[in-house]
Amino acid sequence: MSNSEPPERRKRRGADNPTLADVARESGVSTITVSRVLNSPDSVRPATRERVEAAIERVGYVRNMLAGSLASANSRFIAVIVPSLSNVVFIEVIQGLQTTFEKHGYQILLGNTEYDMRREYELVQTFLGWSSSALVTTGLRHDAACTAMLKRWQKPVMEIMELGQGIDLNVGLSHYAAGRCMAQHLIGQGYRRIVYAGAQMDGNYRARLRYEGHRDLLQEYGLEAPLEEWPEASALDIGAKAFRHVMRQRPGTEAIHCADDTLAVGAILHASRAGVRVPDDIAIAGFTGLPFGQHITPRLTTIVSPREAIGRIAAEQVIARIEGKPITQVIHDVGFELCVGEST
Amino acid sequence: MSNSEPPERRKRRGADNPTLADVARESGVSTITVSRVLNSPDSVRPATRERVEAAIERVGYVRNMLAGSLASANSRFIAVIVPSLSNVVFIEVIQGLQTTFEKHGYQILLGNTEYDMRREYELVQTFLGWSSSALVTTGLRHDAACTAMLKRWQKPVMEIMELGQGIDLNVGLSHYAAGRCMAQHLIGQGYRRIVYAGAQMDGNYRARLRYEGHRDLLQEYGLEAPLEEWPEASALDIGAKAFRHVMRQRPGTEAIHCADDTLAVGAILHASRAGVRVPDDIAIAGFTGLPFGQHITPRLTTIVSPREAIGRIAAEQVIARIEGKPITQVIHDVGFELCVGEST
DNA sequence: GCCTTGGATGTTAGCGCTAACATCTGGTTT
DNA sequence: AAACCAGATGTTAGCGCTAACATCCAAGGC
Repeated sequence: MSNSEPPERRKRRGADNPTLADVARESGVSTITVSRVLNSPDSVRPATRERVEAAIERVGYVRNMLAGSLASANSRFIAVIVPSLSNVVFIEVIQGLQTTFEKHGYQILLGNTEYDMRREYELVQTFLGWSSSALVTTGLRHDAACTAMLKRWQKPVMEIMELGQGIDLNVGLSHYAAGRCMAQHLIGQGYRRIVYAGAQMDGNYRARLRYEGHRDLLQEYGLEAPLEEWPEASALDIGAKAFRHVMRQRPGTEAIHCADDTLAVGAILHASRAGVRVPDDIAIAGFTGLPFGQHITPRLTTIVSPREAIGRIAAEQVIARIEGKPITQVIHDVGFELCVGEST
Repeated sequence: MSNSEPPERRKRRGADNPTLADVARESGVSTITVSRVLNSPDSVRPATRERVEAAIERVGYVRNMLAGSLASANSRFIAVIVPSLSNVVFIEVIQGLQTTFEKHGYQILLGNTEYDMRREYELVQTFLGWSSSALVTTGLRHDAACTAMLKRWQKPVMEIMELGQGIDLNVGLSHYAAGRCMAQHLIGQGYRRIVYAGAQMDGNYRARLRYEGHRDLLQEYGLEAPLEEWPEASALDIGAKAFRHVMRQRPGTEAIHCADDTLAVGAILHASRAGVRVPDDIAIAGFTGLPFGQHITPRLTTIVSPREAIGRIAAEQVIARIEGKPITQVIHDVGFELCVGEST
């Protein structure tokens, strides 16, 4: 025993899982070849590939995405920031995004701002820290520092829902035009005393844009455009509450233009319970075109926005940009459609 | 110029962002001290901490989460796997999870299986590859290889929605008991010819468990328990379709026990359109207790499951386990509540 | 005065992978 | 036959951070 032991090496291996090196040893190739089998199989001879794949199976290799992403400074993460998860609209947009991104092997990192721009900025910082491949966020308005940070960022930034020139890419619709369109419809139907009802409108400025479209059109007809707003998040309850409030505080109102379908459906359901006839006693309109608006009686008049399409198109654009394909247009107007039901 | 240039070093820095080393240089400390300011601020002297924080601000440092996670073999990611995003139930569970995890600085990685166990296994592999700190998945049934992999995994695994002994932790409710409970209620109301209607029931075996509870109870009363199922995902349309189908194909049916509230509401809304009185002509019951069931006329009789609570409790348990706190119970029964409306 | 102690900070060596460059192989070209 | 070439595979040096161990220093004990 004259030979001294080599000094004890400190160990740190995480879960002691098999690594690329284990697979390489097992299949008699170098680690980079295994890496290639995983990332660009076509660049490896089929015979080698099969050998490596067998070894992967044999040793039960699970690739460490963190290490790969760190080494390549690219994570196949897509940061997605929405203002709310209680609102079905964003769920549907997320579905459109998720389906498309997943097909291309990207994983969504979901963040919820609760309509708070400081929170959005924090999320952006975190998500950039994950070396996300791109970032999708809602709306064109952000904290100034946040906008600056994203402009400096070298990767695709997609702003959705609202329409206009933003940081980079954009897919959305004009909420101002949508509000105007519904106001035009209501006036066309002969209504003159129209109340706009919204929830959580300080944060949700897209609802406010719709209101502005509504208000401007009414003004062109020399009409007033009273606004009733509630601080809570939109919900059927709030719609019912808004309905009761308008009936009591603003007798003679002929129509309620609700900021979204949830409020509108809440109002209609409550009206039918209260024995108020829609639209004979009062008309009610919504925005967004959720399925259940078309299942209630009377069917809701609303403006249909293509929510899944927004997600899908946004994801396609982002992927095209990531893959270096030429982007023909930076701003995509997905439009909207007036859907006249029986409630107006 | 006699000294030869040092050989050109190859560069690879990702986005050339400031790193910990830059902050360290700027503030005159070592990198590990900066790391400590970020990860365990209390272990650094306040004066040093402030100096480092100022430097972070000055150089515009954004931490690289990938590098940190790789080095510590721990990512602060929580993998969350749900079978569907079209179903509001899972959205609400996700909200409960998200709120709680976010509070503790964890980021959710969301995966959607579309009720496909192979897909679930793929997602599990990917998510383990991200060195997730824990994994939350839906139900107690998985692909055998998937279960085996999770059992070998050293980190917390939480199975939610369904109740029972699983891989590790569990928060849920007994769907069998819920189905039985509603069947008991319907029988108590005097209904005897009861049809169970479900959507997508091959994949959604929790709906099937509810059916089994329903069927077993009916059998105890010597009654048949016909099942009508649709392959599509649950939606108001499908509820309407189920209603029409039962009215036409099974005249004399006294009650429809729907697998979920969406179907039930779809059925009720369609009934009222078709001039069929609920519950006088036919009773309709649901499951889960979504808000809109309580806004329609007649109000829906349903079983309320505490969806956000499932998410919240699951997250709390997982965090406790991660932080090494003792877990007093591995299985949590959140229970359910029969909510009798006017539809039965 | 010298030793002990514990909190603050520093040094070193990876974590597991991939970019960039290097080499090798077996044809094909002239 | 030498030169050339392209496709397959290998070597090396990090990516940016943190675990583990090492060191330093001021306060306290005897």
